[in-house]
Amino acid sequence: MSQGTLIVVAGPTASGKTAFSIRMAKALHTVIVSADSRQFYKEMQIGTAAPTSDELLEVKHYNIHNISINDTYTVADFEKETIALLEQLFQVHATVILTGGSGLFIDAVCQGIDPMPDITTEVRQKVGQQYREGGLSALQQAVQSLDPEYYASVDIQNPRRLQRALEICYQTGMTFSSFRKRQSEPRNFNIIKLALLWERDLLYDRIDRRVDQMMGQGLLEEARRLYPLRHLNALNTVGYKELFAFFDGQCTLEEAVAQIKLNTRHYAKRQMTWFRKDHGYNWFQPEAFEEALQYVHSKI
RNA sequence: GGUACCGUAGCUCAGUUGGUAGAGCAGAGGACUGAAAAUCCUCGUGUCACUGGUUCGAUUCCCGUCGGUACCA
Repeated sequence: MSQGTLIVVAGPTASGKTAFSIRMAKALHTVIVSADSRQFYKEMQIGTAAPTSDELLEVKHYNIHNISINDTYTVADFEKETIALLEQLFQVHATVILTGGSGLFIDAVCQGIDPMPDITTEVRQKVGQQYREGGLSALQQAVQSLDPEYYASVDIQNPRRLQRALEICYQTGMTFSSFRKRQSEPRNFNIIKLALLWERDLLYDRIDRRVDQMMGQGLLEEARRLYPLRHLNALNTVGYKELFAFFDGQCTLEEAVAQIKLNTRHYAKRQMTWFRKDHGYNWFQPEAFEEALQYVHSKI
């Protein structure tokens, strides 16, 4: 079994992960695996700031534009496929780069995710209906009686968390807690974690500029093409949902663009919260590439 | 020039029948194992435009000043 090294390049949106990773991949003569929860959708290109076709030619990328927004694709699928992929890549590369802004997806690759049964559409719909009819309190009561252990620790204001727990309860007749082992899956590769560090104001400026760039590249047209599919989960995404609101007449185009910038900043903030709490990350200024490379070499 | 209304948190505004004030947004911090670019939680002291008056006490009432808006000339 190969004992390769996975180099994680994380950071908030618009922090320059793509360029940084390409440089790193070239220096190490290897490839890039994306850990981004939107860039794998082939229908969404401009709004997800996926690598450009030129960039894709520079370095071989995986997990980019390989899924359709019509597919249901979860973190668990992502973890399974990416681990299998890494297995292959480490046959030929001593190091592989994992780049992305989705903390949950990165963690799934690095630590694994507890195996859980699939949820049928019937169960999913049942839970959805329960929420629609009974509201948050109905979910809270159900979780409290079906899985008191989870109820005691979960954020009971968060309908998503409660719904997920109920889905598992209904699907299996067992508690959600009983599946949540939260044990790290041993991986047969080493992991080095890097994150890109920006001063908040500068990052926000970059976000604003990048949104303008996206509009210049035809984000409006891309969104208009996808508008008929707007109810798909994959399209509940910054850069698209705001333009859908404009198409619906809920705001002006100018307001929609401003909202994209704002929501992107909020997203970046949440990403930083996620990465900050993981003390395994080593933070580097984007211009400190050589320093980062040196650090990587010292760890391999 | 006259009249009316407005001037309160970074922004939009609410409010105090006189006892020094609070929402939304922004911003900050946080949570988060199959919808995660999703979803959710926490955090609000500011010369209540300025000056003087009435009052035990004024951001609140009154006079004036300045700024804004509207209408009339």
